[in-house]
Amino acid sequence: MSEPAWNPYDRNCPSRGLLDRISSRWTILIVGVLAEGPSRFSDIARRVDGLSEKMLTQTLRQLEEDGLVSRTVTPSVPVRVDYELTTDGRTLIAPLHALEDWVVTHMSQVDQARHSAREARA
Amino acid sequence: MSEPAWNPYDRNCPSRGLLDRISSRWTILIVGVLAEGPSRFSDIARRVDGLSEKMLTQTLRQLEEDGLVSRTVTPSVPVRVDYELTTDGRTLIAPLHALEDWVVTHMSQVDQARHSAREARA
DNA sequence: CAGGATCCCGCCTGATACTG
DNA sequence: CAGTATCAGGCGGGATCCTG
Repeated sequence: MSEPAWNPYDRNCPSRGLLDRISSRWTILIVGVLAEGPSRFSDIARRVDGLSEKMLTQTLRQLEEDGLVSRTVTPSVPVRVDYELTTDGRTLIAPLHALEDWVVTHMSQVDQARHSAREARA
Repeated sequence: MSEPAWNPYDRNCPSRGLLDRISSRWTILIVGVLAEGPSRFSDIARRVDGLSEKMLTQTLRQLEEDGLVSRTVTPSVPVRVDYELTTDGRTLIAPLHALEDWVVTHMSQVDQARHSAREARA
């Protein structure tokens, strides 16, 4: 019994959908926050600029469903909910951080390339 | 003169947009194809299942504008166009392949987690 | 072969309002 | 505090048809 040959280049392979999920804008940034430790709902919302409550909830639910994030409710008043990367979820930190890192180290280069492209078109 | 502090967690930072671009479904898969060498338009379309001509064109234009892909036209009949990763573009191979790799190595785990989640809801 | 032009629909987004 | 519900709006993206 070998593993199925997961192949995101095939549009019907489930791995295509998983690739979409983990490479989504909000997943990358939320995992980036959780990489530094467990966080509360509103903490994440505060640190990821422009993230609506709706998308935060939705993204967290997906990550939870996929076993990448755990959700802990502390029954106090008001309720406290903590989110934390699972063991599996932590394996996402490196590849996703690499993406963030690439962006910040290449932004200036890309910016220049864009200006050059505009000049060439003029 | 230090570099601007690019920060994708800020919704107004240009790096947010760049992160969106390079982490898009089609960018990841197209760069995955180009990582193996220069390819023609229709070769890429053939290898990335479900990729429409429209999105292929659009994604290639973005990559070109950002200086990550070069476009070479050979004026024959019919025309031949080759796309190739630039030196900058090649720095994308590692991080994006890491994403692909994560997906294929964790798909089975995630699949199980999804089944467990469904059971828990039942 | 390598696209450009159009149409159109679904999802993300962004407010707002409400609850335990 | 941590959500859920709903609704209007925009645009990303797919399908289709056409062209140098």
